[in-house]
Amino acid sequence: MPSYWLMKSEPDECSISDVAEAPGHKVPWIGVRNYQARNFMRDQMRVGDGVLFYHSSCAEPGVAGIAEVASAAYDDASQFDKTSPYFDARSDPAKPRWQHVDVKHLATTPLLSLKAMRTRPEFASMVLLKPGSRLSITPVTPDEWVAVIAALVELGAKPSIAKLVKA
DNA sequence: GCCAACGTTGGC
DNA sequence: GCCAACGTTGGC
Repeated sequence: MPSYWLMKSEPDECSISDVAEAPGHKVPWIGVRNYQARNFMRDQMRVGDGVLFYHSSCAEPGVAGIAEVASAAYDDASQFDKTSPYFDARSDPAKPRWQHVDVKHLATTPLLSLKAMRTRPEFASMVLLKPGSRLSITPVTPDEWVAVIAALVELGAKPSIAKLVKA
């Protein structure tokens, strides 16, 4: 039984289209430097888990597509790359601090904006909408997943997106 | 670019 | 192990 997640990405860095166009429609989710988010990837994510792909820090933040977890967690090479913005001098190569999963594109959808989500009671429980919440990876309940898929279909996404992640 | 919320760091 | 200072996130 898969779990569901919401993962934030700045579209300037990596948009849903970037994932769609990447080799194998897959990207390594590098750069997470928050322990709670890392722990979700390392301890709880399973291949095939559903991912709401969320665009953050942009003109229109919101859910922009559907993806799935495509690998187990493995070491994030960027933590040891001095030229990377994600370099972490405190991470010991013998015991890497940061891991990440791969994320695979399943569908690009019309944007379900943060603004729209705030107006709908079915989304009120989402961690994303909690005041002060800024975690880049948050768990999504099956009910929330179904509600988001329904809202995306209402906006014009193909109804088949409902079947992309096996329940 | 502002700022509130929150996580991390490091001195004690 | 407390907690003040600092850095980051991310919507607005």
